[in-house]
Amino acid sequence: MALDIMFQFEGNLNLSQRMTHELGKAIVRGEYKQSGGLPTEAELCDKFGISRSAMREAVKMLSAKGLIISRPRQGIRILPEDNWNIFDADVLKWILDSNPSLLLLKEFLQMRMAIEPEAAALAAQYATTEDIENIKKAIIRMQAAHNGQDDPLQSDIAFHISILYASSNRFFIQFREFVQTALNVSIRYTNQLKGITVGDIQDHSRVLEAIEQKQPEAARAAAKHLIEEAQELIDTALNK
Amino acid sequence: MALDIMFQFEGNLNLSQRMTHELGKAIVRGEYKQSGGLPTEAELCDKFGISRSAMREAVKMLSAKGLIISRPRQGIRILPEDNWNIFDADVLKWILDSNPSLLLLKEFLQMRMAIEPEAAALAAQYATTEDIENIKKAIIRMQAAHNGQDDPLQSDIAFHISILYASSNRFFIQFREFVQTALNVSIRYTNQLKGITVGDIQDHSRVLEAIEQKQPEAARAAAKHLIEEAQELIDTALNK
DNA sequence: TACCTTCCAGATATCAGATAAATATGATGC
DNA sequence: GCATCATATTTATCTGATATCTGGAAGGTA
Repeated sequence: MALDIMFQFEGNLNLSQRMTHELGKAIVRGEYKQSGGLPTEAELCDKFGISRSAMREAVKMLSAKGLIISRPRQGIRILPEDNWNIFDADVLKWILDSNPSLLLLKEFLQMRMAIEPEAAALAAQYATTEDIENIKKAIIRMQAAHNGQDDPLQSDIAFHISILYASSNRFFIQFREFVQTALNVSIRYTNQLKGITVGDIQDHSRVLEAIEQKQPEAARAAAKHLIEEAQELIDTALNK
Repeated sequence: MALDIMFQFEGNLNLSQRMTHELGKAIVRGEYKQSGGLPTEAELCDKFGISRSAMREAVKMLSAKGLIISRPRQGIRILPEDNWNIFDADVLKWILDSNPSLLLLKEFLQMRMAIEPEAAALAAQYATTEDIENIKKAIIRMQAAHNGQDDPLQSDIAFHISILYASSNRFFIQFREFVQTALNVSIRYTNQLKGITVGDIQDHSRVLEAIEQKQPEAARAAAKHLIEEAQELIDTALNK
């Protein structure tokens, strides 16, 4: 059956989860925007050849993420984009897959510019010794990556996430997937997987030092500097 | 039946949605943390006297929000708090209801301090005339509230949200519910519904002026100033 | 002993079909 | 014109059967 082919790369997820991704991606892609909204529950079941329970569970998951609403007599309606939980990792992924653009990347960087310097400043006030230990480990990974013994991107991500954890604020910590996604996207655009230079390690270490010495302003400035470099890369790409 | 009483204040939601809130609140409250995790699907159905379909849909919605995971042979397990989508409006509400604390309020303000000044700076660069019109309307509402002709809290919220919209960045705009919740919580703690003073209106107007004149740095500073005032209120409350 | 495979029990996942409840729309009556 | 009502359509809920997954026990082998 068609489903087997359609879902063959979706991994270990169960049927309703695969259906959630399938529908979620289609909605974000705008597939049902013009065609007068989504089909009814029953029509969707027919179309994908699955039972109503599985379909309903998928629909419920998408409503939980703010994408749709389902009501008797009205059917399943797509909610305005404002309503989508774009900090949900799934929704974010679907948006990126459907509409990858430099504009979106710019928005990512604007958000990182708000979050990360402030997180670094908080880390300088509240980081525990364990938090600092984790930041150090990330720096060491970056050095290893510089020597070809670790993955450049993953070590970079580990560093930025360790700062979020060190902020000791659960809201900042929640941004770890966002930052991870943002960094992965950046790579996709600056599309050669650039290695980590000695300069990069120095710049990142400055954040660590400021946190260790409990200097919020210096930490903020150092973290800001890291993102400014990425922003410049994008701005030149946008003007190209 | 017990359900009728339990859910009597839950409004127009359907059964699976009410169940979602009920379970979500209980999980966040930590009710199932010690008692060896959640009961099985079947036991939950018995306990609440509802059918498996309704229960399963609730479980799916909670997994979509990152609170639980449900797998054959393992049952329904609560995921670590790190995994919860705390920017989801429901989850945020449950957390606030279950564990209202000054610490949480402080975390709210730290996050607002990251978001709002940066949003104001972006607004100074990108706001449309319509965006600015909306900010003006909010200021006018605050003046009306000062004269007793509008709600002080609602007009204040409207102002802060209008700044987020003016940033023209979908990620910042997504914070509107977060900021709304944060402001509502603040009121709960500073517990007299303080009226809006002439000084407040001046301080808020400075943000508007900086945005109109396209001065990002001034906008950032003015927005920062607004939150600093709230932070001082909390810090004195914490030391009391 | 240690490891590997097989099998089983217990839980969720999926299906099917019936009935209940909600609501947009058009019909009706004044 | 307006309120009220009837109805058809769609989701919501329940029920029970079957399929599938998976942790751990049982047993075999080197």
